[in-house]
Amino acid sequence: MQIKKLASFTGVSAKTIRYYEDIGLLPKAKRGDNDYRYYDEEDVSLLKFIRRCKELRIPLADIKRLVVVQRSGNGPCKQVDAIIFQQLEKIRIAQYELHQLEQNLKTLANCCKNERIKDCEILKHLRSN
Amino acid sequence: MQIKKLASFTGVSAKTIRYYEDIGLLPKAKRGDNDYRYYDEEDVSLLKFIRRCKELRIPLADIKRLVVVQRSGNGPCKQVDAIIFQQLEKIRIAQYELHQLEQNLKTLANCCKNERIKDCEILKHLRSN
DNA sequence: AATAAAGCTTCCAGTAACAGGAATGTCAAG
DNA sequence: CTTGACATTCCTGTTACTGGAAGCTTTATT
Repeated sequence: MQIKKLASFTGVSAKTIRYYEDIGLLPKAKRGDNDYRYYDEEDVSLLKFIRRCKELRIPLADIKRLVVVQRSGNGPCKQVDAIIFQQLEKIRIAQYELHQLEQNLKTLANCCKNERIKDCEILKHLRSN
Repeated sequence: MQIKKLASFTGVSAKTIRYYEDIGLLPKAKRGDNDYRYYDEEDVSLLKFIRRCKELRIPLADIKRLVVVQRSGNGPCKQVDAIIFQQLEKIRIAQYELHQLEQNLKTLANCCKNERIKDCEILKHLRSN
């Protein structure tokens, strides 16, 4: 199949597919006589795998490691484990940060009493200290 | 004062200060005979204001709008309000997303039973469907 | 006074993960 | 035979910077 079909099967744009090849996340695609890229079922599952990792916000660099590890068949899966746990940690840290942020923004949002700019309580708060 | 002092007073690096000037978030700095940038107290408070907005993760483009609005003294503060509320909305959306993500990652993390790569339950999950 | 160190300047490249668009080539259909 | 829908490569832009090179000033030390 051509690139656009792979794109529609996997939900990853043709542009992005080429990009993934460029950075070595996908292997070099086979080319036809016209220099077009051609793909098969295996490419479909690899790209789906990548897409699922992406949905978990795993950085491309880590996805790359997952792809490599997966090809190398027989070691222990410590690395896979570690990547997932690190990702979970990142998410939790981000959650904590966002929670703090939300509190601060709520306080700010509540202090607006529809004044003029020069008396705006929000701006005062942001300038204070 | 010179740029490094402004940096240390505000917690914003000299590099970043120059960058802010480049993109027009800070006004063009006054220059001495040696072409060095010189700053005063007003610059300190402006930059502190910016830093505080940044801590709220307000994008620079929006901070720029806040800075401009602030100079223009007497209108209603609707715009300020809107930016804060939009920011709050963004944060809440991000929180929701992260919550979903956390659930998915937890499920994945729990299914690892320390197997070899080829039997790794995590990878199986990621490949499934 | 000479030199070294610190601080300043501009400019270029790289980061993450693409998206948009130009210029060009190929293929099937009407 | 030309139109349209694909494909290709290459360049730029996005966000908010950071790092580093090459080259001035200024300050401190010897």
